[in-house]
Amino acid sequence: MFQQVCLAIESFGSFTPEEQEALSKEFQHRIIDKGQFILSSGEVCQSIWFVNKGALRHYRDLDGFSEVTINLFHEDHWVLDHHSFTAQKPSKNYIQAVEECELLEISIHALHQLIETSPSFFKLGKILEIPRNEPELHTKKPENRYLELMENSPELIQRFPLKCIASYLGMTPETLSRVRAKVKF
Amino acid sequence: MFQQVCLAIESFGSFTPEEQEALSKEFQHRIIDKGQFILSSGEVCQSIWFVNKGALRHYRDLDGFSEVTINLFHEDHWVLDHHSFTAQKPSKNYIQAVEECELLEISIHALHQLIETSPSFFKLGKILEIPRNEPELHTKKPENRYLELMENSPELIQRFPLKCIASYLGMTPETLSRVRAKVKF
DNA sequence: CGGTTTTATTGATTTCAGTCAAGCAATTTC
DNA sequence: GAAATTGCTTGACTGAAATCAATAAAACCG
Repeated sequence: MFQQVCLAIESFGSFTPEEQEALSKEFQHRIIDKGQFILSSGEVCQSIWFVNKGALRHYRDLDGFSEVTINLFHEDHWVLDHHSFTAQKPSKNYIQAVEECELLEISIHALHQLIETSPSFFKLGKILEIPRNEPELHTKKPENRYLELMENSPELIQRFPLKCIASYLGMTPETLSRVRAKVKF
Repeated sequence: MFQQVCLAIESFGSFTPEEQEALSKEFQHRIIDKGQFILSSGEVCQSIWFVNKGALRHYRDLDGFSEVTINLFHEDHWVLDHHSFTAQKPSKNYIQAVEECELLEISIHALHQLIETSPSFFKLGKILEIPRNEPELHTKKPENRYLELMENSPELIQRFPLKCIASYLGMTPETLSRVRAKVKF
């Protein structure tokens, strides 16, 4: 059940079989329905999740009307609200499943305990350093932002509904629809 | 000479006089001419600087024509290219003095050595966690972004030339000029 | 200083993404 | 399986900021 997460963790350094065993025990297996939230605004992000299966979006609700997608996650990604998690302060964001998801959850509490038992687990801190390649909204043209995403993360375009991609790229769904039409000549 | 930086460092936790002494020795005092770069695209950010005096801008050159200002620094700020520094990978950005500057520089090498001598210096890692309050470019209206900056960091508006502020706020100098005229009725 | 360059303001025009609106296709719900 | 909801596309219109351009003011430099 935890092979995938073990593989993912390997990328942060090597762990002994005993350590892998100890680590595995701390992960909770969770099934999240489509539309369900694993983090809501006002809550403190007290866990990190590994996506075994499914897709999620990380977004901020600006004023009840417009939303800004901060990040899009799917298989083999580590999910968290970075700011809320590191500061242990309430988040202003939401993390919502856009499909049914199968996640492996580990709490900050469990992480701290692991690190106490063995400094080897310090390596896990690297999860926090995974670069999140936000589309540079400065790069003015919506069309270029879309092409950049096509280039860097084509799988997102297949995976997420148009409106998610649009707000991730900082444009309206209509504009993205037109950009698409234009791009595929 | 290092009183200022010592005061600044105190905010990350307390240090013994001996530690302060050891720390002070690792800082290099540097005078930077107006227009000079302390980091250029392609270089790895191997130091952190403390601004004793002066002002700098942190920006990315997009295509040789347009620039995006990432951050504006002045007295008592800690300056670095966060991504390049933590990853020790080449930066895509520039850090340039917009006035003559008096900086205190400490290398990543020196920081690592200090931490080896005493874990107390771990606290300095908090420098990396200083929140950089970028104007949310999502907040659509240029005028609102300017007012927000007026609210949060009015000193920047006094300190930096209009074109820096404009690219920091994601608008052209002309637009900022008009916004200003409008705002001060 | 005086000449040159840079920076800021203002005006006229254009462009491009947002908004509003309609229609169709796909999916969900009962 | 019909009805309703949701998602995507397309069109017409609008408005706000970019662009182009000219001028004025300030800073720079030998």
